[in-house]
Amino acid sequence: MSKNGSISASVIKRLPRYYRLLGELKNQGIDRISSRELSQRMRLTASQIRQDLNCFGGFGQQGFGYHVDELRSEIGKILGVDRGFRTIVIGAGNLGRAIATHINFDTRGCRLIGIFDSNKDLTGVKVGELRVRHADELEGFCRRYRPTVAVLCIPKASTQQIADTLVSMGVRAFWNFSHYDLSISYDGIIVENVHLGDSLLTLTYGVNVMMPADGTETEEEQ
Amino acid sequence: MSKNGSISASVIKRLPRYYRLLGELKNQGIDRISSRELSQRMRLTASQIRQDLNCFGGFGQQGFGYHVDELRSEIGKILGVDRGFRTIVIGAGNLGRAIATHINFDTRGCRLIGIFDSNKDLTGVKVGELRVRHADELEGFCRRYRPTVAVLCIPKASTQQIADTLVSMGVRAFWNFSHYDLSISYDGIIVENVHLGDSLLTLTYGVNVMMPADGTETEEEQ
DNA sequence: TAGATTGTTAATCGATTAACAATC
DNA sequence: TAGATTGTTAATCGATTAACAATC
Repeated sequence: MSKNGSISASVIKRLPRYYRLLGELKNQGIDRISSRELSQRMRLTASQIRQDLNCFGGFGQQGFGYHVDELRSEIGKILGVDRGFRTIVIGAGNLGRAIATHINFDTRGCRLIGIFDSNKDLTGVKVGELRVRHADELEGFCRRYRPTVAVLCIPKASTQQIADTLVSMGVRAFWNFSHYDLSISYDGIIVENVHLGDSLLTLTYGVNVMMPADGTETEEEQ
Repeated sequence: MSKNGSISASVIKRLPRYYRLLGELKNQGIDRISSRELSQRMRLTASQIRQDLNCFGGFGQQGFGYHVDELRSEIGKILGVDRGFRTIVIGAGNLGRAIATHINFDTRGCRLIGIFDSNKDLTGVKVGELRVRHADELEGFCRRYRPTVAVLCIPKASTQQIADTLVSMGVRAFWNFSHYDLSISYDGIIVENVHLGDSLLTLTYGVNVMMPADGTETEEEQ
């Protein structure tokens, strides 16, 4: 059923949004939806939705549309929401702790099993269900528990070196929050860069265009 | 010099990366670079880089390349890195506090002037240089200080309502971390959605494809 | 001047949209 | 059966890449 092989990145990036919306529809007790209704809620074209879904197989029914729950679970299967990949967080600073506690890993195919920091003051501090381990324990831990996914919340200077170590310990995927473009380095390894600083600058660009700074600085004085 | 008007989103999303790399080159004392060298460092084509830059004007010099510092500062101007837009954070939970302290707003065109939460236990708690204010103060604060940008670190249920209020108080741009697609609602208002959950699912998809869950569950047992 | 590299136009590639026959 | 809506092919649109004349 799956004409897989390689689906374009544009399609894949839309899957989580479909999955999210279908979850909401399910909660609202809606159990049937057409590509046209879906397209209106998502601000996409019905054509695009049908194209996207047909990359993976025919989930719909002519003359009827899609079963919300069935479609949701199919997309969930494609994404791997039930895989429970063993996941560790590297860096227990503000961001690392926030990600570890704020993100629901369990519903997104990952299971958090450890959080590490090189700062001894943080060792033993509780973060959600876990306690921070010292970075010295990292290699032993990996040998024992074989994490698949690592979340990098560390300064850019150490990112490459830590990533190299983790790859050699069997980590296959990085969710990278450091200001460093990891994608450049490996293939066969999955990298998802989250550049929050770049995201903010994109916003700033938009505001800058909308409110040009022409001489009269009434808007930006304190 | 600027053939502005409307630059495509694909180009704009690359600008922060150019800016970031040029900053690194500058720190390394490199003051001249060709589109070809740049393309190698960024894993883009030289053609694309020249196309991108020429959306905004001819920053280069034939036979020579680009002056690193000059190009960096031109891109900085385009992005608005010096605008210092007054910015508030809504929600002082794990994520709000981490964003407020972890992101360098000043170098990205924004100036953090307030952080708010509806939980009274958090009122007065120090977050970086600021103290958390109670949500009740929000309207008075906006009337007085007229923030331009709001960072939303609140649950999705309240996002739409808070955003509506803020728009009516003059906020023109949202950096939205809640699990809610704000883009749908206004025009003339800039929205940058950061869906961390979607980002993680994209990663999970990649791992799921690379390590299929075929019967023999050796990889995912505990 | 000769060599290098840009700015820019033209060609290619991929993604989105439109159209419609298949079918529930 | 008639109506609705999919799956899929074809047309369009936009973004990326290649090529090269302009020029420092």
